[in-house]
Amino acid sequence: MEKYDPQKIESKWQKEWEEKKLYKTTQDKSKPKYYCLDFFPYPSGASLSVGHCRNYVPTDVISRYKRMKGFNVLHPMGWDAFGLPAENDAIKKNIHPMDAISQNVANFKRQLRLIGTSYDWEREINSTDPSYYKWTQWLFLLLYKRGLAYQAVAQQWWCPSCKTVLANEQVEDGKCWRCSSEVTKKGLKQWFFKITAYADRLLFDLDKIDWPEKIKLMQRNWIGRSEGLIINFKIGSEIIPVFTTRPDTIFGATFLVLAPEHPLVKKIVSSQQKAEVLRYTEATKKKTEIDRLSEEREKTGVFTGSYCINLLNNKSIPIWVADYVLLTYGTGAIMAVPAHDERDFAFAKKFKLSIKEVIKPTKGYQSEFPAQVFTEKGKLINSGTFNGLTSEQASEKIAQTVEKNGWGHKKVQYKMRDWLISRQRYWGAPIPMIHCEKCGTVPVAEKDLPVLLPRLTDFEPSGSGRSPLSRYPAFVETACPACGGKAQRETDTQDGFACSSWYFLRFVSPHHENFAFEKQATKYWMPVDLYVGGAEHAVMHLLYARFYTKVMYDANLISFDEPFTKLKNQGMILASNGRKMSKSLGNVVTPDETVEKFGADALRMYELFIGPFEQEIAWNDKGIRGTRRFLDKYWNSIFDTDKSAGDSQDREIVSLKNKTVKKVGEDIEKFKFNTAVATLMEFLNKILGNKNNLSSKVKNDCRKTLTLMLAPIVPHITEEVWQRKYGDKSLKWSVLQQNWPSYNDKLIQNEVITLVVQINGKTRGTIAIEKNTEQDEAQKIILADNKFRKYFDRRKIKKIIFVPGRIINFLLL
RNA sequence: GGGCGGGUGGCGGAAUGGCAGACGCGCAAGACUUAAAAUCUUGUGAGAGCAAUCUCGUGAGGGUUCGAGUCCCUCUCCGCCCACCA
Repeated sequence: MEKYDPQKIESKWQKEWEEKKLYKTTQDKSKPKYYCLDFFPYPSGASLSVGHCRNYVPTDVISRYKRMKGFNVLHPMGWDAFGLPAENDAIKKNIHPMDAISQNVANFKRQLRLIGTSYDWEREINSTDPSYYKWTQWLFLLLYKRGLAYQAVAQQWWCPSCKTVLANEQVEDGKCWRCSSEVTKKGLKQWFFKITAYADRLLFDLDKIDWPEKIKLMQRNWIGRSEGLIINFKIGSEIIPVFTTRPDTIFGATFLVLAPEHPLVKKIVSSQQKAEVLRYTEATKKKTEIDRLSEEREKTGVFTGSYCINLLNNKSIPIWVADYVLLTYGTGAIMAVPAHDERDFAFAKKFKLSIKEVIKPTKGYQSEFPAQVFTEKGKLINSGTFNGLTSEQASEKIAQTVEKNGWGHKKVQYKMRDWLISRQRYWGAPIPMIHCEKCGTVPVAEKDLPVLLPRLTDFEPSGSGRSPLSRYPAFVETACPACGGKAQRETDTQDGFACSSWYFLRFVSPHHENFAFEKQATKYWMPVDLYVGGAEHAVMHLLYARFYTKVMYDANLISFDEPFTKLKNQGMILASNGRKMSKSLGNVVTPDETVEKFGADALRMYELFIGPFEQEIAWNDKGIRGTRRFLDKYWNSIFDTDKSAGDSQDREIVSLKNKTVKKVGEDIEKFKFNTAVATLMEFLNKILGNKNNLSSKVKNDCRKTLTLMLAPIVPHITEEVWQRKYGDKSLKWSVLQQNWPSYNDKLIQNEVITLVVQINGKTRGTIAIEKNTEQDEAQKIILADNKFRKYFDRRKIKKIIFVPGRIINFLLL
């Protein structure tokens, strides 16, 4: 008998599938559609690891499974090739990003083929193709025309190593998300997208999508919606508006705090305090974010020497400056209520400011004022006419009073800021805007898109705050689209996330020329039914893509406003020592070496079997032997010549077969791939264990069904088996074109079942009885059984708990 | 500090409130072999016993239940996310 030789059959079938275009996808209206998408990768490393395969193998299994279930499946792949990662990689290699990318793409693609993925490569896209970024630019103009793109000068996160500004989402712990350098702030004129205008919809629509709760929560926290009140405090003829979510505590406001960067600081500071305040604000400016964080929230601040009036009680309170108040949230100023806010409490204690209690705990709490801060809601005291009201009632009443008197207004506040989209880097889609001395900032005419990114040899960022493109007059100098006069192009490029915010739409009609996508095709394919990738994009890509989708929906370009119906995050694969796989540590395991040793099918199966899909897990070099052994056993079981045959185990195995079909299908749908594989292993073990006690009809049926169930998981070996053993000459030549096996619920139930016997709650054994045995009958059998008789000697039965088909529990006196 | 997960053999992990440890790795013994690898068979939570069996056992302690890895409370340890957002 021929041995299982993956090296021989795998490449053969990969070629065959490609030649016969098995995975070419068209709009087939006779079938339900299923759009199964991976996060498209950055081709910024030289090679994929087995960690990447944890994403691509399961989606491939789902795609194949859904095809066998009769769905028309769209399963495409493309490259997110603009942006910092690709450019940094190219600079490191000292080659042009375009060349680095085409090398990497070629290798990734080879690796994806090597592991037997079923992508429709005719739909491959690359975000750096002018035919692609033309539409990235078109969408920029769409946002601009809808009032959602604007330029503003502001203090922005600046990465001194990447030499560009960064979005808020791209700063982690005060460090650049790409290179981990400490970020600083820099004042520059930048382009923003007004994502805040969509904050509420981005928040509330989370309720209607099937995403991991963890990711939804992260988005909710990121958006950070809170309802509150803007209240003005008076200082001479000036007013200082503050934002609060606790209007009920306003009578407890014993001082006011401004952020050090607040524009009013200079105006209101008293002459005695001027020097000290200036020293403090200058010191704050020099601090990096890391410095601020490392101080462990020890409060710092200075008195301005000025006072303002709380309009609700006409009391005068001092104004301080402190860096625990952020300029960028609310109004950059707060009313401090030390009795009922932790931070204000700490500040008041440190600087010996007065603390006034205005909220009493309702029953259940003991007030520990003034030793401790009470931040919960309660009943008002020391609050004039509002005394006795609950926090909720008072908040509403006070808000009404404030609005009536024109002292302020209700306000919904978000933590999320607008999306900073400009990058002072070369490798991105140029922002399609033109600056004209006469006409101001003018969009590029749609007919002139794309604004091509020139191929430069010197594209290193200068650090001047201007993009390398600004050094190329041939790019910069142009004519104004409005007046025809001399004008300059915008030289900033778009954040790479702009490209990935709409790519899922390009796949439905990747070669369409007249528009970003064919509307008809989006109606058939969108939204994406299943989207799979790492959890690290929770608040970046996944938020931006939702935002773009809603903008396009509002512009009547598409008919859905959430792009990804169901989202799943795969767990990361770590090196065998539990550390991250990385090139610098030299512990990256590639699919290439693994396929060479064990075959692609064994790799695929192990990727699923290694552990729960969403869980981070360490690669085990030896574990994969198990799946390879399984495939050897499976192969041998198919081509083994039968020796003898009975039929004594037929009924049991048929039941098991039906059970297995049910369980494997359900597990795949629930992303429980590890137990799906375990179930298949168990099934084969059982067939092999009973092979001499099975009729050849049942044996053959089991093997054929097993082959079909294995087909999505290990497509090469099952294809070979199918062709050799079960294939006919029909049009459906491939095992992957067969129907997923069905099961019969009635056959799953065995006639004889195992009943667990417990005495006083302790398991003492099992008995095999007929399925529908009643309690009385079961009791009789057990009492007559030698095994159990001894437990009943000289003891009375007090009570019996009987769960049919499961358990019988005798409670004895 | 806040939020969300999670602690089960030597290891990865299974387990609608109903035989804890499926499946796999590893390990041990045996078969095959001159030998090794591969393969096959058997065993493999701890303790006691020749054995049938018995006792203990899912981070710690308590509770609910005929019955708890699973539900409730208290504690503890680990991981991730957010982190002065008024």
